[in-house]
Amino acid sequence: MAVDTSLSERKLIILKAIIQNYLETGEPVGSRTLSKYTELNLSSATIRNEMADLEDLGYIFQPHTSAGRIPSDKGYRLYVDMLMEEKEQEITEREDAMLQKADKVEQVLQQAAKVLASNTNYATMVSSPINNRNTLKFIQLSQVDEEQIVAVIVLGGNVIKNKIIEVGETLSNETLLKLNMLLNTTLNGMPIDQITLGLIARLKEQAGIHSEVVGHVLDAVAEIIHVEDDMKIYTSGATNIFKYPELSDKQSAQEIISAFEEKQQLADLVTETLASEDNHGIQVYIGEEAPVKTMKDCSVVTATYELGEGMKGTIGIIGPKRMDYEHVMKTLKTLQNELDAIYNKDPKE
Amino acid sequence: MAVDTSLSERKLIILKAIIQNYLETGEPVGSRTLSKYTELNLSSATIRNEMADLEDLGYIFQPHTSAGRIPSDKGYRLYVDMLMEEKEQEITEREDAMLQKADKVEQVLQQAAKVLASNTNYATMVSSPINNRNTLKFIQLSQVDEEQIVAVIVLGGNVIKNKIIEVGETLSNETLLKLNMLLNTTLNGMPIDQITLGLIARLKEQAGIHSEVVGHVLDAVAEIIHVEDDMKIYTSGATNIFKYPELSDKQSAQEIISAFEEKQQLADLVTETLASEDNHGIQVYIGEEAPVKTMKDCSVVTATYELGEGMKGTIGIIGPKRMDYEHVMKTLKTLQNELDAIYNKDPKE
DNA sequence: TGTTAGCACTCAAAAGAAAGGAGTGCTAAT
DNA sequence: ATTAGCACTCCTTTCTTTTGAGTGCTAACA
Repeated sequence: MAVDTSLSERKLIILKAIIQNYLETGEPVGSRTLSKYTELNLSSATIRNEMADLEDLGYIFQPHTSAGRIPSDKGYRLYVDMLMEEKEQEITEREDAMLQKADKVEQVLQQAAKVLASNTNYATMVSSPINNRNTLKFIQLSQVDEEQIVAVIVLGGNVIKNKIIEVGETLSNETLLKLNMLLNTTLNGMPIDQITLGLIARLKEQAGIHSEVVGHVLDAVAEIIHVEDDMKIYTSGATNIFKYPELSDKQSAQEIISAFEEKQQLADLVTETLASEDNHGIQVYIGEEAPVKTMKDCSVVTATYELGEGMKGTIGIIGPKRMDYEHVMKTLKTLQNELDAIYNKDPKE
Repeated sequence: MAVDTSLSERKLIILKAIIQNYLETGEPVGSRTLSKYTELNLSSATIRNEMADLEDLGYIFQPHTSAGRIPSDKGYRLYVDMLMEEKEQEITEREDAMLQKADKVEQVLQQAAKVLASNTNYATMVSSPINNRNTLKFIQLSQVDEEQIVAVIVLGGNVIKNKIIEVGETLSNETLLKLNMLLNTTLNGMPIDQITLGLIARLKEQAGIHSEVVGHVLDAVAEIIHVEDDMKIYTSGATNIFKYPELSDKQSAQEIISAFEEKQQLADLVTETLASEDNHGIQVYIGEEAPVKTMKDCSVVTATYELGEGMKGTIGIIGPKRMDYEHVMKTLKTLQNELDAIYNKDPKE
């Protein structure tokens, strides 16, 4: 920060020009090119001097002697920060809607990933929202056949879960009714994190001889709450990375695409993003900044959306460091808004 | 077929030797190599003559003059057919178990894909079983809140589906009870494909003023039955294709990996496989034979497994034409057996 | 003091040239 | 029918040369 402000106006302009040019072409940019590109009419020699300074300060570097300059991570970081400040006050005017209506959440999310990928030409991911501090809305046990009952659990946000429970005995209808009553009167509307061991013990006690069944049900609830479990991640356009030579040698391509197939690393990324929220929920990780080592040669831009009732998810794009940050951030923001809106207005299902 | 038998014993041996050698090395194989490799002691010159014949017959070809020979699709086909015949009577002895127990079907399938990939070093896929001619086991409607009820539908094989239904009115408990009774007495144990329009009309009539709700429920059932919808495909090891230079130029790699990400093409492949069952349910597509154009430079080997009650799914591997067919078929068969067994013995969930 | 023209120098990438070698097809001898 | 021998092909590898974009530095200039 302190260092940033110490850059002269002219150096800033030159740095910005270098970066923008490099974003477009992907080639190291030299002094002659710049002397035409910038509005300030300077000879290439002058620019060379400034560039040498910028290199000393660590904002740019040469891939080899006698090549033009390329932005370093530090350079990108400064650029992105400037970008963010500029956009701060700018009101994003309503874009055309990107998403079509669809009645299942997962369809919407998968579609979101696709739209994002086709709009940006980068690899994208969308995580399903996780039920943070959710409430239990409704429980229902039903006998399926002699030895099985199914427990249906509806969470706030109308997320439905089920679990088949094996019981040794056949339960009578009235027993079931009683159990349902017991569970619902106690648990309905209860935030999940308030279901304590004490409460469970009390319920079991009240269930009498059927305490075992109640135990199973609560186990099922516990299982469902376990967040990691069902964070689904939808991806699209992983193969877009082939469009960027700096990422598409076998080694890198394999690593990145693996990450997209296995999804575990993406999940980590999402977790990280959700943990450290920031700037309108838009975060930019450049190179090593990303919480996952696989992405060390990429930039990752993420945003958080909210499907009401504290259910948060992440959308993100992964691309080369020389990505079109401006466009990406704009697209991401638009999509974020649309996702935020979709649940509030649309009485889905 | 007629042509195949016209190959002399010696030509067959040579062809086999060529293919096996090529499978190992990936390099075109020349006459000198062969004259050592084969048990029949022939000079390279003799072998050259035979090879020229084999080339005329279309079983092998040269990538360029003055290179060794490579098997053509036709050559591979003959080889695989021979392999199949040999294996016909061979009893596969019990292998070590590959799969660990897991309580959700989808975990098992995902794991199956992984195991397959790590055992073969090819890209793999596993499709979830589709509920062919399934039966409806149980239906339950429950009131969730004022305007929503949830319909839980259990299918044979304990597949559970739910759907939230918006109702304008609040239904009384006894109404719900009556509807549940009505639906279950009529529909329980009924094969899904026997739910006809006539039946639906009759049910609606019996439901009286609540015919609308019944309609919604049956819509939900219809939606669930729609097969394509929920054929999930689990993949693993897509990046294994980078191990085979003939598939890992940008163009091919991008296409193949895209197919693995989008999954639509894999779904087509599965559909095709399930339609035309064969040889112990093991099928080999070489190059152009595959029903999907993307795989024209690959070989695809698939097998069908059955999770009881006619629920069939497909496991398959995709790799270069010069894949180790023998090992792949063996591994596939083992896994197929394990999947077949898992449901029959294991009272899962 | 900041700017610029000029020039020697560097080095990656492209193009060319030469050598090597695996493999073939054909002919003639066994 | 088999094989040794030889001329020929053409891919692959290696080395060299050329090219050209770009730099840093110095000296002149405003």
